[in-house]
Amino acid sequence: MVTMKDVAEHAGVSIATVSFVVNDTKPVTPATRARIEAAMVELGYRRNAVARALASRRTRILALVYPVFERPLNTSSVEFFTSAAAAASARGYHLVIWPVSNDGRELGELLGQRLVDGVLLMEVQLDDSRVQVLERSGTPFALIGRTREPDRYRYVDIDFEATVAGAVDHLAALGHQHLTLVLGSGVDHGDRDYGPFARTRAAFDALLPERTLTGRTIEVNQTEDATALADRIVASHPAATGILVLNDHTALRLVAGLRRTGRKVPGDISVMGLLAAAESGMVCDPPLTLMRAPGPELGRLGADALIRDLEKDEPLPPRLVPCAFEPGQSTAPRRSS
Amino acid sequence: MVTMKDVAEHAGVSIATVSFVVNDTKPVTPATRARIEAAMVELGYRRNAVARALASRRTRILALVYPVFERPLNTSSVEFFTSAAAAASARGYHLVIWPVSNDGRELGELLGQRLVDGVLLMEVQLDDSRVQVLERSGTPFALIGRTREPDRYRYVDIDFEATVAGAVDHLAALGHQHLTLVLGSGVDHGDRDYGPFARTRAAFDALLPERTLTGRTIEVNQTEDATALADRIVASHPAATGILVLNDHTALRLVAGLRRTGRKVPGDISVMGLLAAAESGMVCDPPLTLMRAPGPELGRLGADALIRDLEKDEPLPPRLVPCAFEPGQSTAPRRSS
DNA sequence: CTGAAAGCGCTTACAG
DNA sequence: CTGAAAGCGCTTACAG
Repeated sequence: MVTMKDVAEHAGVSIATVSFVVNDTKPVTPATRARIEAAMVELGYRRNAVARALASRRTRILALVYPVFERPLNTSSVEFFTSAAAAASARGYHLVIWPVSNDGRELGELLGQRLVDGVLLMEVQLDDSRVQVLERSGTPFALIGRTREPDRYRYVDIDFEATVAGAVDHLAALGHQHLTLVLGSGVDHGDRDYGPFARTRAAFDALLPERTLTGRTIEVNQTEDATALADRIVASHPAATGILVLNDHTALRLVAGLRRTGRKVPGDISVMGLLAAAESGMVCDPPLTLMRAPGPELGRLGADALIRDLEKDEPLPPRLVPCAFEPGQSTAPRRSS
Repeated sequence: MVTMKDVAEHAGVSIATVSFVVNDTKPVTPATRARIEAAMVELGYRRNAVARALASRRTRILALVYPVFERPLNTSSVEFFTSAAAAASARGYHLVIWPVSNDGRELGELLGQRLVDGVLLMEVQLDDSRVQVLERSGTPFALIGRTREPDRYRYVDIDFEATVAGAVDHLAALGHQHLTLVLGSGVDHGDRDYGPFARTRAAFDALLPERTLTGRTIEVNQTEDATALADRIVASHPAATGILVLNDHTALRLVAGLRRTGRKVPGDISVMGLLAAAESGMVCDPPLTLMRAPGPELGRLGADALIRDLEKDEPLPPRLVPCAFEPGQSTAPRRSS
């Protein structure tokens, strides 16, 4: 392995000077700089990031902490990651997905090793033990989502009020007065405390009276087959002609199940996806009308928020990003009966 | 930050001895061990992984290199990752997803920093520039997939011959004699060199004459809408009553498109997914019959192969894992016409 | 502008 | 079984 020492000897300078040109951290005369650069090229020098990290006390590694063992990474999260990684890379950081389970212990161990400079925490619960662990560790972090007390931390999140309003108003404009909100849990044990569920439900419950609509919420899980799922959802609120569905997988299964049980979408019932990926809409028949999750924008904002913290820049105010309306063919005017 | 030095002083021993008990690397009398452990607990000592990495020349970080900027991470890859990460974790390694673009340059830069001890390379092309980069770098690696010359490297891959045979024989047993293979490209520029495409196509072309069946292959991309997609695929081989589809997204879109264009699945045409996620089958209407990608098993085997290399263990022979048949309702006997 | 030197927090021969 | 010391490859005051 070629080290700075080798380069320094080859160029006839001290390793400090080599460091100054590698990092562009102090002025160096053009002549010495040229000698050093030539030596680096000739020897094929690559700066050792581990040594750099130890000396500078910064690894420049950021961890996207996602509970992959408990909850599968979905399309929107992958979009989020890609966008956040690009933003981090542009500012000289590595952003990697670090698989950590949800209970906080494993995260504590990771942070104790001081291998990562900062954390982007995903799939935040209202009361999330991982947040306490992060706080105690002193590692800078930003939340993608919010806890019960949002303003204690840096975060970016989806604007659930605006998203629910967008969906509800779309259906209301089509004449639907009775709505069902379906929360499709990706985990077995239920998700009452999961931020997106709690906030979507709250926004839904607050908005319906304002719009003089009726609504019910039902939580389902991933194990049921499409037919049973559709029957159960319809039975939970038989008057509903409009259904909002929180996760993509559940939305697609519901549409399939409605058809198989003889209900026409959108003829009998209109269905919309919430926080969905455009990609999911395209595989649905009919193409799903949806509120598209703002993965790319959240990714950029999340990475920015974290990096500003790391670099002691002025924090930006927390941002809430609404989902965008994406037209499909799964919603239509209520049938006059 | 509490260091080994602090622990050593607190326990009245040298830092070497602390290191011996932390790593369990040399015998230490129970009495001193107890003193040291007590000191660690009392001071809240956590071993600094960066310093450890520099001194031992091993970071214990393994990178799952996936070209996230070019190709979206799909469900099977996520399953692969989760399983590989668990296997790595059990052996004391961190396995993280490192976003690196496909062209090799970025990978070279990453490896030069010596931040990762080993690489699991995904989405391998037949001629993959990233493999040359890995080889030159001296970083241990294993391929998930194979290049044109498989046996020069450690790899694990899907058994495409067995997988194609499983699908073809299922359809042949139902009486289908004319088959179409659809390769659904996730990227714009086509994927001729992408391992799974090339090997599936080759297996398909080799098998059909043996079974005295006819077949055609068609490559499509992700931009077309479902109806146009279905029309084009049917037109490419009008006699076909059985269709095999390589990627999940394309399979779902095709089934939707067939229905919308008036063809019944499986009444008129049987459709099967190849290398698919069980999850995708469940959101399809009718539920998709498929050959399930062995993400979890490949993940375990891939992590093992890499770690054996890192630890200078005897290499295991390369493994090919077949997809498992997963019954659905998208295939049925050929209609006698 | 450049260099000598301390130090980042560990591991690992080596000696006893 | 334990310790003193060198060394991993850098960064960063400090001095000149």
